[in-house]
Amino acid sequence: MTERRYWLMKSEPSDFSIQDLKAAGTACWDGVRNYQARNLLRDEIKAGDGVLFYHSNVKPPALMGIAEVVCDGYADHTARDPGSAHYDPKATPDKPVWYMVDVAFRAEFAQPVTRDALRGRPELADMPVLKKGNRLSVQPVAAKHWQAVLEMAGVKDPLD
DNA sequence: GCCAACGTTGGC
DNA sequence: GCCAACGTTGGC
Repeated sequence: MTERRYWLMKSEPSDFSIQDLKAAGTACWDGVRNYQARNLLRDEIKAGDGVLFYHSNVKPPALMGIAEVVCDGYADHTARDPGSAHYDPKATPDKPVWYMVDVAFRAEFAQPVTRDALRGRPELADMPVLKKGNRLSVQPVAAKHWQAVLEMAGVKDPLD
């Protein structure tokens, strides 16, 4: 068995929030239209991996909880839906171009772990999300960072 | 709402 | 293949 890996996924809560995921139980992480993030979804992110759910474009931006990836990457069908905001005519049945995974709700932090709080921890200084100008909506999280964030949130790892 | 950062597009 | 113009992200 390969080792579990960890990821951070951003969402604007007005679009899809941790509460939405909690209510849904499981959801498609669709609509990612960036090639670097696409490559992660298609090639790297696997069922069983852990996800830190991040709310972006709100005050304060913060980690809100934990999800688990429940399937490997597959074609993002919204790319082939002309009615979708994420429609992309480049996508065909043979060449989907864009990929997504399904994620399942695992925990909501009692208190969000804000970006500022993350910044206050020297051991988290090299988390990509804290770097200026970082726009990647799906990013890797080191195991030690995962553990540190869960400690800050005061939760036991729901994936253990 | 502003704007810095950065990805994408398209003319050449 | 270069790079200017343009669009988007996302913190502030």
